[in-house]
Amino acid sequence: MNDSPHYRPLYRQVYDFLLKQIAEGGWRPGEILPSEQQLAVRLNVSQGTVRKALDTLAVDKLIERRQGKGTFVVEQTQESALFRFFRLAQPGGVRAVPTSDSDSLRTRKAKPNEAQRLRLEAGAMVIEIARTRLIDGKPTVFERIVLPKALFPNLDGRTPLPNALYALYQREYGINITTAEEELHADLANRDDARRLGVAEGSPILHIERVAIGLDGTRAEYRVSRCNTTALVYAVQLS
Amino acid sequence: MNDSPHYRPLYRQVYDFLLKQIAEGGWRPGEILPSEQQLAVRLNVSQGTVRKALDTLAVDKLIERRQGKGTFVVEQTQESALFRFFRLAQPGGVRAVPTSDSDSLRTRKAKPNEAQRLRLEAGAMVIEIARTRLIDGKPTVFERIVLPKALFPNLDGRTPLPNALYALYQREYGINITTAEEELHADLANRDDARRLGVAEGSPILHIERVAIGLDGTRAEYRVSRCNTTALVYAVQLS
DNA sequence: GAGTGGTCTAGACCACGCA
DNA sequence: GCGTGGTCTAGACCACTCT
Repeated sequence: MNDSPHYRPLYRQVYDFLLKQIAEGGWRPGEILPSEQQLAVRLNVSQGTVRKALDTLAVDKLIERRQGKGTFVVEQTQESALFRFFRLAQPGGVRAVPTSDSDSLRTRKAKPNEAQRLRLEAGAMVIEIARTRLIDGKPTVFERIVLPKALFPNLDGRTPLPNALYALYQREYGINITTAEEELHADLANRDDARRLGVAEGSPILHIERVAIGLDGTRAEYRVSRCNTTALVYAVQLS
Repeated sequence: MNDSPHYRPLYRQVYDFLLKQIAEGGWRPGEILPSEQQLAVRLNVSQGTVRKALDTLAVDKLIERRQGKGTFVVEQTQESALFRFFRLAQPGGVRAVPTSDSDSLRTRKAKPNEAQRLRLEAGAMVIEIARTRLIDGKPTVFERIVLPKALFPNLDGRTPLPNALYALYQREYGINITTAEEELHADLANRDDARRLGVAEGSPILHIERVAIGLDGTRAEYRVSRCNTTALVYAVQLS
């Protein structure tokens, strides 16, 4: 029952098994999982143990449970992904909704800091996406998105890219972004910012760096955003 | 068993009961709770039901469970509170540790925006604390903290204030800060910032507004911080 | 009514901390 | 060795959804 050096509860093993299935696409996003009873029989454990594993997966937002219907693999939709990871809002609370504009895409070698952030070897190939995002029709965020080429083959053939990239990562590449680490600081607008965002040079700019991490721990994306926060705020809930 | 219009599970009722006890100081921070068995007998439910309630309280970080020892009311310590709510760090990850300097404290009427944030009536009395916080010996953050006078009687007699205010709120006033909503934007240093933080006027400043919320939903604190993020970043994990 | 997840119980045994 | 929380099981019943 416990052949590893450290103790490993049964429900944890069930959790890992289900996680692996989802990660490898055994059940696709949006699909329904077998019922608790069926899983219990198949894995030869009690229903309560399956339940504990499923509850944990639900807390981690990988599955969704609906009473009377079943358990479903969470689908990264435009709305859900934006709500989770796009933090700009009107002061006071209402979330802002961006649209994308003017993507450009090229392939090149990773710069040292990018390689370090993405845990790549020096000089590995990356894809860089540059785009301006509009809020209420005004250019508000300019961002450079850097992806390991190895993880995203043929991405260049998919332009124009959708507004919600994480749904694309999940659907086309099986990469499920579950967490992101962001680092923010204040900066002054340089000439580039001024041109792209229509502000004066020297205006305040919120600089955001993000590393997005997949459910298996893969560092799949490094993103630098330059935001005009004259009319918006970055909203976050600490708990 | 269910006398309310909406269905309310047993473990939820147990949760609410325990929460009320903790909120009202029935068990003080750091104290041990009765064992699961004892609670089950006292409340006339099964041990499993008590367990589910306790597990939920642990997720909410109100109690801490230690195998072999018991269940304890979480104590807001200097370290834990800073780690949870103070987000400034070195780029790359190491958390910064601030010290406080030069507190000043006065009582006055709430300004309209403060009253709105704290859900107070117009013109209610508030306490304002102003202080500069040092990181590595350098003034880095200047903050104004606004508290409803009604919630914090006799606070003026407690100067100098400790660096970790939330431990004070909990210990002396029974106010348990569990969540905080923050809104950030980039700004330029004004003359005040320049003087207090030792930067040039017009330097970039990270402006942070926080509303801290107690476990019963009370809005207990409104805080505005002006940060010099030349050498630091605001680090946050999205999930 | 049949099938799903959600709640509740009772009891056995395991891992941990301490005296 | 005892008491604590942690795991696991088996079974009953409840609430919700769909047909």
